[in-house]
Amino acid sequence: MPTKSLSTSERRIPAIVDAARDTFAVGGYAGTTVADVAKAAGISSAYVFKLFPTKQDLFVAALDRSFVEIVETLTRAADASSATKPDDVLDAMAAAYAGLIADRTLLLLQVHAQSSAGVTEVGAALRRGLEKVTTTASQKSKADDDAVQRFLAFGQLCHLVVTAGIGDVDADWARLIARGIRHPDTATP
Amino acid sequence: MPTKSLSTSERRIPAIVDAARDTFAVGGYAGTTVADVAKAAGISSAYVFKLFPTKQDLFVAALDRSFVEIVETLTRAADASSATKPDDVLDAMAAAYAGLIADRTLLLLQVHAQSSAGVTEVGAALRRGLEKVTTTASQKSKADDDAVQRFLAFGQLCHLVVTAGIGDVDADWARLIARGIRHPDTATP
DNA sequence: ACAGCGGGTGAGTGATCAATCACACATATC
DNA sequence: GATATGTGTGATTGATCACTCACCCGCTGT
Repeated sequence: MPTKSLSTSERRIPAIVDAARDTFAVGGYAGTTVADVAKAAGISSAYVFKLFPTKQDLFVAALDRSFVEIVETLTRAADASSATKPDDVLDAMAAAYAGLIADRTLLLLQVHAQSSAGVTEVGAALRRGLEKVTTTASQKSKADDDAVQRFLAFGQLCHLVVTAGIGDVDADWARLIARGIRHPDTATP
Repeated sequence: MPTKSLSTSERRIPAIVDAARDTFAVGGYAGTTVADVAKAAGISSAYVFKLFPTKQDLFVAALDRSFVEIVETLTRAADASSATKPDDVLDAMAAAYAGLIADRTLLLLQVHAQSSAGVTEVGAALRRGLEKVTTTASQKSKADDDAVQRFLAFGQLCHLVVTAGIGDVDADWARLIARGIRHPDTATP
Protein backbone atom coordinates (compact mmCIF):
# COMPACT_ATOMS: atom_id res chain seq x y z
CA MET A 1 0.00 0.00 0.00
CA PRO A 2 2.87 2.47 0.09
CA THR A 3 2.64 3.22 -3.64
CA LYS A 4 -0.08 5.77 -3.59
CA SER A 5 0.02 6.93 -7.20
CA LEU A 6 1.46 6.26 -10.58
CA SER A 7 5.18 6.74 -10.83
CA THR A 8 6.34 8.48 -13.91
CA SER A 9 10.00 8.54 -14.78
CA GLU A 10 10.14 12.11 -13.49
CA ARG A 11 9.05 10.77 -10.16
CA ARG A 12 11.51 7.87 -10.29
CA ILE A 13 14.57 9.94 -10.98
CA PRO A 14 14.81 11.64 -7.58
CA ALA A 15 14.25 8.30 -5.88
CA ILE A 16 17.08 6.78 -7.85
CA VAL A 17 19.35 9.70 -7.08
CA ASP A 18 18.58 9.29 -3.40
CA ALA A 19 19.42 5.63 -3.56
CA ALA A 20 22.57 6.40 -5.51
CA ARG A 21 23.70 8.90 -2.91
CA ASP A 22 23.23 6.45 -0.07
CA THR A 23 24.79 3.54 -1.92
CA PHE A 24 27.79 5.34 -3.39
CA ALA A 25 28.41 6.86 0.04
CA VAL A 26 29.08 3.38 1.37
CA GLY A 27 31.14 1.85 -1.41
CA GLY A 28 32.53 4.78 -3.34
CA TYR A 29 32.49 5.17 -7.10
CA ALA A 30 34.54 2.20 -8.23
CA GLY A 31 33.41 0.03 -5.34
CA THR A 32 29.69 0.31 -5.99
CA THR A 33 27.74 -1.37 -8.75
CA VAL A 34 24.77 0.06 -10.55
CA ALA A 35 22.93 -3.07 -9.49
CA ASP A 36 23.49 -2.08 -5.87
CA VAL A 37 21.90 1.28 -6.52
CA ALA A 38 19.01 -0.32 -8.39
CA LYS A 39 18.34 -2.71 -5.54
CA ALA A 40 18.36 0.17 -3.05
CA ALA A 41 15.89 2.01 -5.27
CA GLY A 42 13.76 -1.10 -5.62
CA ILE A 43 13.91 -1.30 -9.41
CA SER A 44 15.86 -3.19 -12.03
CA SER A 45 19.30 -2.09 -13.09
CA ALA A 46 18.16 -2.08 -16.69
CA TYR A 47 15.75 0.72 -15.91
CA VAL A 48 18.39 2.66 -14.04
CA PHE A 49 20.49 2.53 -17.18
CA LYS A 50 17.56 3.77 -19.20
CA LEU A 51 17.29 6.88 -17.02
CA PHE A 52 21.04 7.34 -16.41
CA PRO A 53 22.97 6.12 -19.45
CA THR A 54 26.22 5.57 -17.56
CA LYS A 55 27.36 4.90 -14.03
CA GLN A 56 29.22 8.19 -14.19
CA ASP A 57 26.00 10.10 -14.83
CA LEU A 58 24.45 8.45 -11.81
CA PHE A 59 27.34 9.33 -9.53
CA VAL A 60 27.46 12.90 -10.73
CA ALA A 61 23.72 13.30 -10.17
CA ALA A 62 24.11 12.00 -6.62
CA LEU A 63 27.03 14.33 -5.97
CA ASP A 64 25.25 17.36 -7.36
CA ARG A 65 22.24 16.62 -5.20
CA SER A 66 24.41 16.31 -2.10
CA PHE A 67 25.91 19.72 -2.69
CA VAL A 68 22.48 21.21 -3.15
CA GLU A 69 21.50 19.87 0.26
CA ILE A 70 24.69 21.21 1.81
CA VAL A 71 24.32 24.66 0.33
CA GLU A 72 20.68 24.83 1.36
CA THR A 73 21.57 23.90 4.92
CA LEU A 74 24.34 26.47 5.11
CA THR A 75 22.09 29.14 3.69
CA ARG A 76 19.28 28.39 6.13
CA ALA A 77 21.72 28.43 9.05
CA ALA A 78 23.11 31.79 8.01
CA ASP A 79 19.67 33.28 7.48
CA ALA A 80 18.40 31.94 10.79
CA SER A 81 21.42 33.11 12.71
CA SER A 82 20.91 36.24 14.76
CA ALA A 83 24.66 36.71 15.04
CA THR A 84 26.05 40.01 13.96
CA LYS A 85 29.75 39.28 13.77
CA PRO A 86 30.70 37.48 10.54
CA ASP A 87 32.78 34.90 12.37
CA ASP A 88 29.79 34.02 14.53
CA VAL A 89 27.67 33.49 11.45
CA LEU A 90 30.36 31.15 10.14
CA ASP A 91 30.24 29.27 13.42
CA ALA A 92 26.50 28.88 13.05
CA MET A 93 27.04 27.52 9.55
CA ALA A 94 29.66 25.12 10.85
CA ALA A 95 27.28 23.87 13.50
CA ALA A 96 24.58 23.35 10.91
CA TYR A 97 27.02 21.47 8.72
CA ALA A 98 28.00 19.27 11.64
CA GLY A 99 24.35 18.48 12.19
CA LEU A 100 23.78 17.77 8.53
CA ILE A 101 26.54 15.23 8.23
CA ALA A 102 25.53 13.41 11.39
CA ASP A 103 24.44 10.48 9.28
CA ARG A 104 27.79 10.47 7.43
CA THR A 105 26.23 9.98 4.03
CA LEU A 106 26.91 13.40 2.58
CA LEU A 107 30.37 13.48 4.05
CA LEU A 108 31.39 10.08 2.74
CA LEU A 109 30.15 10.91 -0.71
CA GLN A 110 32.30 14.02 -0.79
CA VAL A 111 35.36 12.06 0.21
CA HIS A 112 34.67 9.44 -2.43
CA ALA A 113 34.20 12.19 -4.97
CA GLN A 114 37.56 13.65 -4.01
CA SER A 115 39.10 10.25 -4.50
CA SER A 116 37.48 9.87 -7.92
CA ALA A 117 38.03 13.44 -9.04
CA GLY A 118 40.38 12.07 -11.68
CA VAL A 119 37.27 11.02 -13.60
CA THR A 120 36.64 14.15 -15.61
CA GLU A 121 32.95 14.61 -14.94
CA VAL A 122 33.31 13.81 -11.25
CA GLY A 123 36.04 16.40 -10.87
CA ALA A 124 33.90 18.98 -12.61
CA ALA A 125 30.91 18.22 -10.38
CA LEU A 126 33.13 18.45 -7.32
CA ARG A 127 34.42 21.86 -8.35
CA ARG A 128 30.87 23.03 -9.09
CA GLY A 129 29.84 22.03 -5.59
CA LEU A 130 32.85 23.56 -3.91
CA GLU A 131 32.26 26.79 -5.76
CA LYS A 132 28.71 27.00 -4.43
CA VAL A 133 29.77 26.11 -0.89
CA THR A 134 32.58 28.64 -0.90
CA THR A 135 30.60 31.51 -2.33
CA THR A 136 27.68 30.74 -0.05
CA ALA A 137 29.86 30.69 3.04
CA SER A 138 31.59 33.85 1.96
CA GLN A 139 28.57 35.89 0.94
CA LYS A 140 26.18 34.77 3.65
CA SER A 141 28.65 35.28 6.48
CA LYS A 142 30.43 38.31 5.08
CA ALA A 143 33.52 37.00 6.83
CA ASP A 144 36.91 37.75 5.37
CA ASP A 145 38.63 35.29 3.08
CA ASP A 146 40.96 33.94 5.75
CA ALA A 147 38.06 33.03 7.99
CA VAL A 148 36.22 31.32 5.15
CA GLN A 149 39.34 29.41 4.21
CA ARG A 150 39.72 28.28 7.81
CA PHE A 151 36.06 27.25 7.82
CA LEU A 152 36.71 25.04 4.82
CA ALA A 153 39.97 23.65 6.17
CA PHE A 154 38.33 22.50 9.37
CA GLY A 155 35.51 21.04 7.35
CA GLN A 156 38.08 18.90 5.60
CA LEU A 157 39.62 17.94 8.93
CA CYS A 158 36.15 16.93 10.03
CA HIS A 159 35.93 14.64 7.00
CA LEU A 160 39.17 13.02 8.03
CA VAL A 161 38.00 12.52 11.59
CA VAL A 162 34.86 10.76 10.45
CA THR A 163 36.26 8.65 7.62
CA ALA A 164 39.25 7.48 9.61
CA GLY A 165 37.17 6.85 12.68
CA ILE A 166 39.38 9.09 14.79
CA GLY A 167 36.51 10.15 17.00
CA ASP A 168 36.32 6.65 18.41
CA VAL A 169 40.02 6.40 19.23
CA ASP A 170 40.94 6.87 22.87
CA ALA A 171 44.40 8.41 22.60
CA ASP A 172 46.03 11.79 22.90
CA TRP A 173 46.86 12.15 19.23
CA ALA A 174 43.27 11.36 18.28
CA ARG A 175 41.86 13.83 20.78
CA LEU A 176 44.21 16.48 19.43
CA ILE A 177 42.88 16.02 15.92
CA ALA A 178 39.22 15.77 16.85
CA ARG A 179 39.12 18.49 19.48
CA GLY A 180 36.15 20.77 19.03
CA ILE A 181 34.95 18.85 16.02
CA ARG A 182 31.43 17.63 16.39
CA HIS A 183 30.96 14.18 15.04
CA PRO A 184 28.19 11.64 14.66
CA ASP A 185 27.91 8.82 17.19
CA THR A 186 24.52 7.75 15.86
CA ALA A 187 23.68 8.35 19.45
CA THR A 188 21.72 6.52 22.06
CA PRO A 189 19.00 9.04 22.98
CA MET B 1 73.87 -4.68 -16.98
CA PRO B 2 71.75 -2.74 -14.54
CA THR B 3 71.07 -5.87 -12.52
CA LYS B 4 74.18 -5.94 -10.45
CA SER B 5 73.28 -8.94 -8.31
CA LEU B 6 70.73 -11.61 -7.70
CA SER B 7 67.33 -10.39 -6.75
CA THR B 8 65.94 -12.18 -3.78
CA SER B 9 62.36 -11.75 -2.73
CA GLU B 10 63.58 -9.39 -0.03
CA ARG B 11 64.92 -7.21 -2.78
CA ARG B 12 61.74 -7.49 -4.84
CA ILE B 13 59.36 -6.53 -2.08
CA PRO B 14 60.38 -2.86 -1.81
CA ALA B 15 60.24 -2.55 -5.58
CA ILE B 16 56.73 -3.94 -5.61
CA VAL B 17 55.67 -1.62 -2.81
CA ASP B 18 57.03 1.33 -4.77
CA ALA B 19 55.11 0.27 -7.83
CA ALA B 20 52.01 -0.27 -5.72
CA ARG B 21 52.26 3.19 -4.25
CA ASP B 22 52.54 4.83 -7.65
CA THR B 23 49.83 2.72 -9.22
CA PHE B 24 47.28 2.89 -6.42
CA ALA B 25 47.87 6.63 -6.24
CA VAL B 26 46.49 6.94 -9.74
CA GLY B 27 43.54 4.58 -9.62
CA GLY B 28 42.71 4.19 -5.96
CA TYR B 29 42.10 0.93 -4.16
CA ALA B 30 39.04 -0.39 -5.97
CA GLY B 31 40.05 1.16 -9.27
CA THR B 32 43.45 -0.45 -9.55
CA THR B 33 44.18 -4.07 -10.39
CA VAL B 34 47.00 -6.13 -9.01
CA ALA B 35 47.98 -6.75 -12.61
CA ASP B 36 48.50 -3.00 -13.01
CA VAL B 37 50.88 -3.01 -10.07
CA ALA B 38 52.67 -6.09 -11.39
CA LYS B 39 53.16 -4.47 -14.76
CA ALA B 40 54.55 -1.34 -13.15
CA ALA B 41 56.92 -3.50 -11.14
CA GLY B 42 57.89 -5.46 -14.24
CA ILE B 43 56.89 -8.87 -12.93
CA SER B 44 53.96 -11.22 -13.20
CA SER B 45 50.88 -10.76 -11.08
CA ALA B 46 51.17 -14.34 -9.89
CA TYR B 47 54.43 -13.49 -8.20
CA VAL B 48 52.97 -10.37 -6.63
CA PHE B 49 50.31 -12.57 -5.10
CA LYS B 50 52.99 -14.90 -3.82
CA LEU B 51 54.68 -12.07 -1.93
CA PHE B 52 51.47 -10.23 -0.96
CA PRO B 53 48.69 -12.76 -0.46
CA THR B 54 45.88 -10.26 -1.05
CA LYS B 55 45.33 -6.95 -2.78
CA GLN B 56 44.57 -5.49 0.62
CA ASP B 57 48.00 -6.42 1.92
CA LEU B 58 49.57 -4.70 -1.05
CA PHE B 59 47.63 -1.50 -0.56
CA VAL B 60 48.34 -1.41 3.15
CA ALA B 61 52.05 -1.92 2.51
CA ALA B 62 52.05 0.98 0.06
CA LEU B 63 50.17 3.18 2.49
CA ASP B 64 52.46 2.34 5.39
CA ARG B 65 55.47 3.16 3.27
CA SER B 66 54.01 6.50 2.25
CA PHE B 67 53.52 7.51 5.85
CA VAL B 68 57.08 6.52 6.66
CA GLU B 69 58.28 8.88 3.95
CA ILE B 70 56.06 11.66 5.21
CA VAL B 71 57.14 11.29 8.81
CA GLU B 72 60.80 11.18 7.80
CA THR B 73 60.41 14.35 5.79
CA LEU B 74 58.66 16.16 8.61
CA THR B 75 61.28 15.05 11.08
CA ARG B 76 64.15 16.17 8.88
CA ALA B 77 62.51 19.54 8.31
CA ALA B 78 62.03 20.09 12.02
CA ASP B 79 65.57 19.03 12.85
CA ALA B 80 67.03 21.19 10.10
CA SER B 81 64.99 24.22 11.05
CA SER B 82 66.83 26.88 12.97
CA ALA B 83 63.53 28.42 14.07
CA THR B 84 63.04 28.92 17.75
CA LYS B 85 59.32 29.63 17.93
CA PRO B 86 57.21 26.45 17.75
CA ASP B 87 54.87 27.90 15.15
CA ASP B 88 57.82 28.67 12.91
CA VAL B 89 58.99 25.08 13.17
CA LEU B 90 55.52 23.98 12.14
CA ASP B 91 55.73 26.31 9.17
CA ALA B 92 59.02 24.73 8.18
CA MET B 93 57.39 21.31 8.39
CA ALA B 94 54.47 22.53 6.30
CA ALA B 95 56.86 23.79 3.65
CA ALA B 96 58.69 20.48 3.64
CA TYR B 97 55.38 18.66 3.27
CA ALA B 98 54.41 20.89 0.38
CA GLY B 99 57.68 20.04 -1.31
CA LEU B 100 57.24 16.35 -0.67
CA ILE B 101 53.85 16.11 -2.26
CA ALA B 102 54.88 18.06 -5.32
CA ASP B 103 54.57 14.89 -7.36
CA ARG B 104 51.06 14.25 -5.97
CA THR B 105 51.67 10.55 -5.42
CA LEU B 106 51.78 10.55 -1.64
CA LEU B 107 48.88 12.96 -1.44
CA LEU B 108 46.64 11.00 -3.76
CA LEU B 109 47.34 7.78 -1.94
CA GLN B 110 46.25 9.35 1.32
CA VAL B 111 43.01 10.57 -0.20
CA HIS B 112 42.32 7.15 -1.68
CA ALA B 113 43.06 5.58 1.70
CA GLN B 114 40.60 7.93 3.31
CA SER B 115 38.02 6.90 0.77
CA SER B 116 38.69 3.20 1.40
CA ALA B 117 39.03 3.49 5.16
CA GLY B 118 35.90 1.40 5.44
CA VAL B 119 38.05 -1.60 4.58
CA THR B 120 39.17 -2.62 8.04
CA GLU B 121 42.88 -2.98 7.43
CA VAL B 122 43.07 0.19 5.36
CA GLY B 123 41.40 2.17 8.11
CA ALA B 124 43.82 0.76 10.66
CA ALA B 125 46.82 1.64 8.51
CA LEU B 126 45.47 5.14 7.99
CA ARG B 127 45.08 5.67 11.72
CA ARG B 128 48.59 4.30 12.31
CA GLY B 129 49.97 6.82 9.85
CA LEU B 130 47.99 9.73 11.22
CA GLU B 131 49.13 8.92 14.71
CA LYS B 132 52.75 9.08 13.65
CA VAL B 133 52.26 12.31 11.71
CA THR B 134 50.41 13.95 14.57
CA THR B 135 52.83 12.96 17.28
CA THR B 136 55.78 13.88 15.11
CA ALA B 137 54.37 17.31 14.35
CA SER B 138 53.50 17.87 17.96
CA GLN B 139 56.72 16.67 19.57
CA LYS B 140 59.16 18.04 17.02
CA SER B 141 57.61 21.48 16.91
CA LYS B 142 56.57 21.71 20.56
CA ALA B 143 53.67 23.82 19.33
CA ASP B 144 50.42 23.76 21.27
CA ASP B 145 47.62 21.44 20.29
CA ASP B 146 45.59 24.12 18.52
CA ALA B 147 48.48 24.98 16.24
CA VAL B 148 49.09 21.33 15.41
CA GLN B 149 45.42 20.83 14.68
CA ARG B 150 45.46 23.83 12.37
CA PHE B 151 48.55 22.40 10.68
CA LEU B 152 46.66 19.19 9.99
CA ALA B 153 43.48 20.97 8.90
CA PHE B 154 45.31 23.00 6.30
CA GLY B 155 47.09 19.85 5.18
CA GLN B 156 43.68 18.40 4.45
CA LEU B 157 42.66 21.55 2.62
CA CYS B 158 45.80 21.17 0.57
CA HIS B 159 44.69 17.67 -0.36
CA LEU B 160 41.38 19.06 -1.55
CA VAL B 161 43.06 21.76 -3.61
CA VAL B 162 45.21 19.21 -5.41
CA THR B 163 42.68 16.42 -5.93
CA ALA B 164 39.95 18.76 -7.12
CA GLY B 165 42.35 20.70 -9.30
CA ILE B 166 41.40 23.96 -7.64
CA GLY B 167 44.85 25.40 -8.13
CA ASP B 168 44.23 25.52 -11.85
CA VAL B 169 40.90 27.31 -11.64
CA ASP B 170 40.96 31.00 -12.41
CA ALA B 171 38.14 32.29 -10.20
CA ASP B 172 37.73 34.13 -6.93
CA TRP B 173 36.30 31.19 -5.01
CA ALA B 174 39.19 29.00 -6.12
CA ARG B 175 41.78 31.60 -5.16
CA LEU B 176 40.12 31.93 -1.77
CA ILE B 177 40.48 28.22 -1.11
CA ALA B 178 44.00 27.88 -2.45
CA ARG B 179 45.47 31.09 -1.04
CA GLY B 180 48.83 30.47 0.58
CA ILE B 181 48.75 26.81 -0.26
CA ARG B 182 51.71 25.71 -2.25
CA HIS B 183 50.82 23.31 -4.96
CA PRO B 184 52.56 21.28 -7.63
CA ASP B 185 52.51 22.52 -11.22
CA THR B 186 55.02 19.90 -12.36
CA ALA B 187 56.88 22.99 -13.23
CA THR B 188 58.78 24.25 -16.21
CA PRO B 189 62.22 24.94 -14.73
C1' DA C 1 -10.17 -4.23 -32.00
C1' DC C 2 -5.86 -2.71 -32.35
C1' DA C 3 -1.88 0.33 -32.91
C1' DG C 4 1.29 3.06 -30.36
C1' DC C 5 3.88 4.25 -26.38
C1' DG C 6 5.87 5.02 -21.87
C1' DG C 7 7.25 2.29 -17.93
C1' DG C 8 9.59 -1.70 -16.63
C1' DT C 9 12.16 -6.18 -16.62
C1' DG C 10 14.81 -11.03 -17.23
C1' DA C 11 18.14 -12.81 -19.40
C1' DG C 12 22.08 -12.23 -21.37
C1' DT C 13 27.24 -10.50 -23.26
C1' DG C 14 31.81 -9.55 -23.43
C1' DA C 15 35.14 -7.88 -20.58
C1' DT C 16 37.69 -7.78 -16.43
C1' DC C 17 39.62 -9.20 -12.01
C1' DA C 18 41.30 -11.48 -7.59
C1' DA C 19 43.22 -15.45 -6.66
C1' DT C 20 45.04 -20.33 -7.79
C1' DC C 21 47.66 -23.99 -9.98
C1' DA C 22 50.78 -26.51 -12.35
C1' DC C 23 54.88 -26.03 -13.94
C1' DA C 24 59.84 -24.24 -15.29
C1' DC C 25 64.54 -22.86 -14.22
C1' DA C 26 68.11 -22.21 -11.36
C1' DT C 27 71.26 -23.01 -7.43
C1' DA C 28 72.64 -25.65 -3.49
C1' DT C 29 73.30 -29.58 -0.60
C1' DC C 30 74.23 -34.28 0.19
C1' DG D 1 72.90 -37.74 -9.69
C1' DA D 2 69.09 -36.91 -6.75
C1' DT D 3 66.50 -34.07 -3.88
C1' DA D 4 65.10 -29.86 -2.16
C1' DT D 5 64.28 -24.93 -2.17
C1' DG D 6 63.64 -20.26 -3.82
C1' DT D 7 62.37 -17.47 -7.87
C1' DG D 8 59.27 -16.79 -11.38
C1' DT D 9 55.53 -17.43 -15.01
C1' DG D 10 51.34 -18.71 -18.29
C1' DA D 11 47.08 -20.47 -18.23
C1' DT D 12 42.94 -20.78 -15.86
C1' DT D 13 38.87 -20.22 -12.83
C1' DG D 14 34.87 -18.53 -10.93
C1' DA D 15 32.85 -14.46 -9.97
C1' DT D 16 31.42 -9.87 -10.99
C1' DC D 17 30.25 -5.79 -13.70
C1' DA D 18 28.77 -2.12 -17.08
C1' DC D 19 25.83 -2.15 -20.33
C1' DT D 20 22.37 -4.15 -24.06
C1' DC D 21 18.41 -6.42 -26.06
C1' DA D 22 14.26 -8.50 -26.68
C1' DC D 23 10.25 -8.40 -24.69
C1' DC D 24 6.07 -7.66 -21.52
C1' DC D 25 2.35 -4.88 -19.49
C1' DG D 26 -1.18 -1.52 -19.13
C1' DC D 27 -2.92 2.56 -20.92
C1' DT D 28 -4.82 5.87 -24.39
C1' DG D 29 -6.79 7.25 -28.78
C1' DT D 30 -9.35 5.81 -32.81
